[in-house]
Amino acid sequence: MKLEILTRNEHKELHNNIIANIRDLINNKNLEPGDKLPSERMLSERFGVSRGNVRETIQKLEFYGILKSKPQSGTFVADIGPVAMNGMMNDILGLEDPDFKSLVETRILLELKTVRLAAQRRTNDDLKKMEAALESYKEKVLNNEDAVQEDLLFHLAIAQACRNSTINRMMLIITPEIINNFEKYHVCDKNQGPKRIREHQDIFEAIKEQNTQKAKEMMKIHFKELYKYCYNI
Amino acid sequence: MKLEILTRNEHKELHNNIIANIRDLINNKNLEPGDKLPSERMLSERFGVSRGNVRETIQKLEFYGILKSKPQSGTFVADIGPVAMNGMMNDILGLEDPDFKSLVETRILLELKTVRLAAQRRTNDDLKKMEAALESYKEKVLNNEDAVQEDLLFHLAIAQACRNSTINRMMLIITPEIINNFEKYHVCDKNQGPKRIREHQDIFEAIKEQNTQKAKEMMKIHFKELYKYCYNI
DNA sequence: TATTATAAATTGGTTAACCAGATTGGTTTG
DNA sequence: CAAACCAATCTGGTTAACCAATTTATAATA
Repeated sequence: MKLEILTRNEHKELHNNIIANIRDLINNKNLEPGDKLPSERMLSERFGVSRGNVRETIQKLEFYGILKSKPQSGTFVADIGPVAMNGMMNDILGLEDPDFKSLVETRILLELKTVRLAAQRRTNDDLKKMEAALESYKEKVLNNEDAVQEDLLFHLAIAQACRNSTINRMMLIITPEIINNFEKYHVCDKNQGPKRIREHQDIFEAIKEQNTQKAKEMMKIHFKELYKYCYNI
Repeated sequence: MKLEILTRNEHKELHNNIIANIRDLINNKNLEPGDKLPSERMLSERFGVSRGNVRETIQKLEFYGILKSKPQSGTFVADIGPVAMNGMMNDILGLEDPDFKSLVETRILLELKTVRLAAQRRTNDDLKKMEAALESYKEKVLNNEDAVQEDLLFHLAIAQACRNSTINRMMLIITPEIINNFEKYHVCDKNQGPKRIREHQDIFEAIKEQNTQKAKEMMKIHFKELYKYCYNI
């Protein structure tokens, strides 16, 4: 067999191709939830790809909760039913790469919630962590250094304090992409340093006081320019 | 070397162990954004694990945007800076498995947004897809069959219509887990069929009319019992 | 016949050898 | 001295052979 090195995009295409193949296979064979898929070897042969690629793709579908593989036993269709599975696989195949606008829109949505939940649920330990993150942010800004990372870490500390592991996970997923785009589009203007510190401080105080309304308002103010940047340009 | 088969949990432990090792390595060697990590072979030898495990872990960290690997070149620290990287890695290591409550709380948050955005942005094509999903849901319910999947697919159709790929992706991530827990806890009572159809219909109409306020209100009504279930029990 | 014991085949997981593109250091050449 | 060239080396990606747990088929036994 000819060996070929693929670029990142070709790699994604290959994955999508295998996903579509698995979807069709499940449909044609009328596999129900809990049924076993053909073995990885069979699949790789049938699809004309390497077993490693099949394994990677299965891992991806496991991440989305569509398949489950058991060691020394087989790979199984998850308990979500053929209809949902079909729909989800099609959605996954149609997923576009996230654009900056959708990232910011999502971040604002998530954080207006995390800040309220954090105000309700934060423990003293959470407060300490947030305060530490806030301090290192202030230090960087006052030294006139770039503080994008410390900025985001403060927000992640809030996400942790909201005591919702799912929202927390989603914040983690979008944070690196946010950072990359921030630096790409130069969203953060350094001149606003003291103002940003004030805003962070206000958010922290509101969470400390467990004032959910104020926490949300302060976060809104903090996001004001980001929001403008997202929708005006 | 002794060969050992690991359970799912031991596997996760192994991954977390490797993540922690990579984190420490980056810290000790003071690697900056864009710097190259030691090769996979080196890492596997240094950490005392197989190269395959190292590759899996790197893939995971790539998913979170912390590392980037280039074919025939190496694996590189992403452009998010050491501080953010450290914080994110620690967060990833501390991530708990999502509990039902956090899933429902997140779903409500996301969907109250998707429904408003869908009302604003839906195309005619989106409407057709939503209507199709709605029809197959009605058919199932009227035949007194289980319609959890069709239910969720209608909601995913709304998510698609909201034209925000990031929110859409997050809906996809939580949907299978929601379905599993629904069936696990028997949240859906079949008796409520006609009522649920009415609610879905109302949501669809509001989106069709591009009435964002009504769309949100209808979704809130639809989630009323789910909300109660999430917070009372 | 039903049940248990046993061996063969199948499975996902693991490992190590191999591939071709990328990098690097030294050499030649203008 | 600088730039172009080339071969040795290093890299992530790929492949195929191997491992042990599991499942299935078969045989022995009550």
